[in-house]
Amino acid sequence: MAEKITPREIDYSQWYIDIVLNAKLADYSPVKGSMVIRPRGYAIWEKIRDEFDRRFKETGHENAYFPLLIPMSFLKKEAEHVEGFAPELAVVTHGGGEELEEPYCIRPTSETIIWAMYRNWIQSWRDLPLLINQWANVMRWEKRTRLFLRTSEFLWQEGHTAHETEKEAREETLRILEIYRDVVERCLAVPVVAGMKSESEKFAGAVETYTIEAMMQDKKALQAGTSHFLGQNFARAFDVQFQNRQGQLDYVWATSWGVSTRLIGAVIMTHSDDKGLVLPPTLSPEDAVIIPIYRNDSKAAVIAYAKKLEADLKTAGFKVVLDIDDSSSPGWKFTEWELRGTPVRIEIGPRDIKSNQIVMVRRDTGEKLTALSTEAASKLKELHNLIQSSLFERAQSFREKNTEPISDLGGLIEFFGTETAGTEGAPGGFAEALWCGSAACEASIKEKTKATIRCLPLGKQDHIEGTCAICGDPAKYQAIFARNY
RNA sequence: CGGGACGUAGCCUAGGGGCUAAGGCGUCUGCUUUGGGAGCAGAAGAUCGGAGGUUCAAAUCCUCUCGUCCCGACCA
Repeated sequence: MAEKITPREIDYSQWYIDIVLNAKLADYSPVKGSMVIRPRGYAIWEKIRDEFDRRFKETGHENAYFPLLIPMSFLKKEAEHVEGFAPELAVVTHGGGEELEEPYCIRPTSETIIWAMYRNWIQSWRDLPLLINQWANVMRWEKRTRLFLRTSEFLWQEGHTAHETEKEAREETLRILEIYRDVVERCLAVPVVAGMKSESEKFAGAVETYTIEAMMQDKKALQAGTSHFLGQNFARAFDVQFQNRQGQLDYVWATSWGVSTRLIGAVIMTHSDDKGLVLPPTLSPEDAVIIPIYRNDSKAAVIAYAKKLEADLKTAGFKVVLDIDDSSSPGWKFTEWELRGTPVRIEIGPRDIKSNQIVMVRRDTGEKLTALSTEAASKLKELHNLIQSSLFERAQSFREKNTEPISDLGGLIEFFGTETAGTEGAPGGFAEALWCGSAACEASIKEKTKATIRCLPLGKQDHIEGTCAICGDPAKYQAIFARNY
């Protein structure tokens, strides 16, 4: 039997692709650089989406929808913004069989069209804050694509808020970052480092960009979400002024923030193993799969017992699948559901009926346990909690094991080595080092090690003492360096 | 966008000018099986990624093109 999944040690990239394709999360499409998100992948996205949506609404945000097409002239109003996105734009030049007077671009992000509308909607401080989110697709013409991690078209949410004061806008930026951190860690079980981006890594048009960064199993960093403090840049570009409480005209303060289907890639690369996908119970389309094991003489009894269990668990609120397909063997089913990432497998055979029990198997550890069938629901709940926390803890301890404080250039070069792929034995990880703040040092270390500053972690920027690990000048920041996706 | 590798049935691979393109896996039908990818019998499934060219003859040689992966550059 041919192995479906390339082991991580042999080829990490191929392993990732094998999982996405074989677990039927997504497929390549006839359109270059674009993928099809298949039902199983989309179900995971829906769970992620619903959790964020709930949290946004709890904090006063409303959903809306803005057009896919953006007049090119809008994009040009914010100089840095257009400069940042120009190379990745898809442009529509024809419509209705005729060349358009002004071309449209397909939104790479919606700041410009949203602020063109905000101009009409905001007159007074009483109109603020304006807290709008949209769930949408965006397009950035990518030269090198990877399923979920980077495709030309992707799904995301983008929040766009307008505020009276700088302080409020800054608070909003960090409030959202905290929601991102909390949902990604608790729901996706992916530990992240929250921090600020350096000048060269920040969003085009932002004053400051904040990020949550996760470490994948190959020790590379993945940006899992960003929240931007836009200052008054877009308000000035689109002339969005309001009358403040003192009766004076002022430009409004802005934020924008987003997470995308890339998060699915983060989940896959954080938890999965060489047998296939591993999903945290919160994201799995099904809570458990029941696999009956029988001979002809025991078939009827086993099926009846399994159906009873299925009904009990459904009544208890679980989504369970009874895999009753007669044409494949139990062993086949075990492997297949492991590949798909279902968190718990329940095996039921003639022996279990006799003792009125069930066998439960954890996807993450492979650990088997037996339980009385009457306690199936409570045991399943317990296992889910255990798997959820154990996935997070395992990922967190992996990150900690591969994070090192480093004080000088030689140390950084040694830490990152020359290898770029692999998992266990390969060098790399997160290097915690002091940085003077200069772009020249960033460029220099990138050239030498391919590592970049992923973020300046929040809460670690006070009382910086020491020298920049790269140039030796007095340091201003504590930074995390890593290779990244 | 540069360098490399690869496109032959749903998947993996053989064939590198010459008869009807070969095999394994999967799929379908039937029987038999079922506690970690089961067995037997039968069947279906390929304009060899696409276009053009060379040739009596092209999956095979040449040119172009599309796509995927890897390594760079660029970027979420």
